[in-house]
Amino acid sequence: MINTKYVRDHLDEIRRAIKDRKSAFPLDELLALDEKWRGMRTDLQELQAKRNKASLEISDAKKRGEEVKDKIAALADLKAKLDEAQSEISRCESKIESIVWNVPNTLDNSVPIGMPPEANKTIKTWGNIKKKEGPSHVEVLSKLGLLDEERAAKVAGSRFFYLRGDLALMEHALESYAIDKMRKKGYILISPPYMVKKRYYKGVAPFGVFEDALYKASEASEAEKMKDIEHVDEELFMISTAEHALAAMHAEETFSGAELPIKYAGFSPSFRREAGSHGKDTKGIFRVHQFNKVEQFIYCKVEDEHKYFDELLANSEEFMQELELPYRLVVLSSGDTGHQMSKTIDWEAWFPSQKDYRELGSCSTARDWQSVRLDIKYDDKGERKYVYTLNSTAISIQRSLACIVENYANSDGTVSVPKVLVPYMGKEIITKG
RNA sequence: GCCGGGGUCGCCUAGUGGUAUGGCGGCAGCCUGCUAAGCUGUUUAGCUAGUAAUGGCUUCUGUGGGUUCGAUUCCCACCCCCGGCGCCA
Repeated sequence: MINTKYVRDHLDEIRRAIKDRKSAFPLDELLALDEKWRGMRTDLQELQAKRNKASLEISDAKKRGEEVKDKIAALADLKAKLDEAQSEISRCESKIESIVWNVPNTLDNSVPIGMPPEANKTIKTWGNIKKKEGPSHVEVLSKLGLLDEERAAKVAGSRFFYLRGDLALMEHALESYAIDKMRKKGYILISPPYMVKKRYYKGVAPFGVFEDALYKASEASEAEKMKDIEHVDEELFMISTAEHALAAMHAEETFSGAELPIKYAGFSPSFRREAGSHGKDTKGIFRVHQFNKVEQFIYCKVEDEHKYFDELLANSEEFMQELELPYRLVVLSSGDTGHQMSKTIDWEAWFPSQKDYRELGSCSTARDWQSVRLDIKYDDKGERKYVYTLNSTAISIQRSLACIVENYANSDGTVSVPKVLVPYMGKEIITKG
């Protein structure tokens, strides 16, 4: 069970976050249950102490060769009370469990209070928009014969794709470019499992995500019928971002202070059901069920949160600038910040076909939300503290491809290759596949 | 997938129904003139009293159940590791 102490320790901040997020989270119910639980626990411990003492007396008497039948019989009442106390406490615990995992994260002071889209705040705009408008990446790529949505729909369904020829090549070029750059910055490259057990997934994202975003990769239906909680917790879910596998990686570990920060660059596909986004971005590779992504992830000490948030964001911006994609940074408002995050900055790049900026990635700090649930600590001069976890997209491959294609499309139907990708592709222009 | 063996503190290890051994490492303290050693304590998580130093209690032998006054030990399910067989990019 999660330690509810962390809720009491951050009570004012959590209460404020609930209000600012306009969340319906039942904090007072949780606190009442927690108080009840602690009282019950004290009672239980008294009973256990009595039982332990009596058991020892029986043990001693037996060693002396005395008759112990009467002593054992006298314990029947205590045993019944103990069983009752135990089942009452587990009923209370499962109620707490169902609530406490979903406590919203505290909010960073710099998060604008309000609801989206009005309250989201643009804090920076970079680059000159060369193409104010133009054809969509779907039009450009279809004419070049590099994107096959129809056959993908036949084989896998809507929101899947086959990339061909030069486009598939550019996909790999982007990946190699992003991986090389992250490694040069000292981030350790990680290829994670693409499936994660439910009990760890619960620690990286709130339950809502399971219905809206995740594909279940195992059945476990028998266990579910039997309400075998432990077994259900072994169910596998496809990762919707490498972040989740990277966060769970060090679950139940304690770092020495000297080991932090740990900086990872994770590379993996991401699988998303995109439930609730029917009708949005249905064409092309902007919003798909499966895409590749290079993700940055940092475990750090509490006091280093802002330092590494800035570092992650700077890295992400560097990618946008080297690819010469005009973009802007948007701080998500309190009402738009993910449940498990304390602060999120999105970057949105210019899409000529939409005459607007669209999200390409985001940088977030989860503070200790994930580490409390995954039990990841560090030793701070003898004191155990929960680590802070931060994550930021390096490059979201397919979405970036869409953006590059639109911004780099030439009037003759071909697409120029961004300068930084030329060495990886061995060509400056992509043509019919 | 099947058949064996296993999982005990950060690491190694004993115990096979009756308060969980011992060592190494780490941390704290003490002692000591010789590059280090010795001695003592501590080394899971939580509830509770106190402003605090500190105390009381519970909990911890892969995880969850069961039997029992009492489970590391017996029973059931699951997870993971090692070996063998099978299957396989």
